[in-house]
Amino acid sequence: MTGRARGIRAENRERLETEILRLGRDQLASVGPAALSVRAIARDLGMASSAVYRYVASRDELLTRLIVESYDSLGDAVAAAHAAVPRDDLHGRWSAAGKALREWGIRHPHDWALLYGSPVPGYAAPADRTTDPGTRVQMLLVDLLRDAVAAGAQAPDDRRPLPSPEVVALARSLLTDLGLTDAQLPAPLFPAGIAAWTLAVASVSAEVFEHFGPLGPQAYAALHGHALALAAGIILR
Amino acid sequence: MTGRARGIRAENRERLETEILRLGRDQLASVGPAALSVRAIARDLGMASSAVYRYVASRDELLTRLIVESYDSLGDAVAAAHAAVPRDDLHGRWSAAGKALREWGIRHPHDWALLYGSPVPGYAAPADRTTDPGTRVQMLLVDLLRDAVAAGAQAPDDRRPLPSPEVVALARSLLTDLGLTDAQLPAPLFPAGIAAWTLAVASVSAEVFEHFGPLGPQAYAALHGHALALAAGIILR
DNA sequence: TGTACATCAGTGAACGCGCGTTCACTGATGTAC
DNA sequence: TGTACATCAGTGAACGCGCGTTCACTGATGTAC
Repeated sequence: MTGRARGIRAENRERLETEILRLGRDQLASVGPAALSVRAIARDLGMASSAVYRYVASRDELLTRLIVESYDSLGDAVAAAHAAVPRDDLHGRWSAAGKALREWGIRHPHDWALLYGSPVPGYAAPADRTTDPGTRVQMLLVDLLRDAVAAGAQAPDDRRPLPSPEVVALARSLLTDLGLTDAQLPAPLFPAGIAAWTLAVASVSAEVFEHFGPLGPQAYAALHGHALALAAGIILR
Repeated sequence: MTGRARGIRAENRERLETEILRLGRDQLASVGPAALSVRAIARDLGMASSAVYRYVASRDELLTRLIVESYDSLGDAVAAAHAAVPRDDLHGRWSAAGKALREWGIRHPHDWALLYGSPVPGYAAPADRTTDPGTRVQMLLVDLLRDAVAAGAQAPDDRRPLPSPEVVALARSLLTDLGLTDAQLPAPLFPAGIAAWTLAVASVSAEVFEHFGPLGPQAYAALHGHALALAAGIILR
């Protein structure tokens, strides 16, 4: 009964690693990322504080793991909602993704603050570990824009403000970094996509951070829905 | 020479109070609001930590004062920029206010985080002290919308998504709280104003919190300008 | 103008906490022969 | 299958720090007569 493929050590290790992340997440909620404490986690585990260092290199590394795990969780939630909508229903895809974004934020307010709130003083996320998970949702939006273009979406016309030449140049360089051609996603449309995304995120932050006071979830949901619709008006058609 | 209207005590007190706030603000920048420390301020002043309690009731009260002072500073900056534009130049007023918002945020990134970033765990701002200073800039926007309506701004039409009935009902109750009639500011227009404001703030936060990575200030400025233009398209005309 | 008293500013010690990280060590698990 | 050795997990003490807040006290400033 000890002759398993994974020894008892490997199993303990895995269990403790998830347990440490869970307790770390509890702390984000109770005291915030700046006060995340290795010692408190050890106390909760009933272990000596030094023992936690067998599983986590440092406090900062623990924070990085929590960030990556949060991005993954958010990315999974939004991708699932987005994938459930037929590919040719562009408005439906946008609003499903936006709603999933909001729901995740409300369900995990402290993780939302970790990802989209103030930076943690004295901590810099290592780009090589956080960039990819942190841009998954934006990549979904890029796909959506591409499909909108393929379906005949208009470039901005007189009804919508045209981006200035500098903004277009900036957009073109960002798109080149993503390996996208002007035919796949015209540069003048991209800044509108950025603004739409910014508004979608901000609308969730406004609720999670209670920027408009204690309005109640239905009110915030309604405002968020309207913001999404306005954003859709900017990027689709 | 001691017979001044304000005694030496009153003068010392005033000097120390501003000095304490200044040092507190330095700490927001170096360690963040969660780690704001009365003892560290005392150290910087060369005083015993207990002495600071002659000037500040508690750590939380210090935080409240910093928040109020920040809102005042931001409000002054935006109001000044807004007032410098002729009253009938609605687009000019909006973009001047938006630019002032951004400039203040960039000049005071940590104060921006205090106002529009994650809430400080364990601290709740007392509404009776922060609500008024905290809504000054929004009130400017309300004025702008009223003037736009007076100048014949259209209610949303088929080009812009109409808010749902629930959103309109919510807007109407918020407007009633502000003492505004439907003639002064039609309820269906108000949610668009909220979205415009949300986008303007978020566009600054994206830069201050580096949500799109290290793009450089010109790039962020350009994106912010485009976001403002898109927002103007939502609320004006 | 001078004196007596009240107020206020600042001290320093104390209470009871917290933290990240290192290090020599013990005892359990895993592995090679 | 059994033994010898290597690896790993967890301990507990230590280093050198930090914090908010209270309290009895001294000495300076202000005020009323």
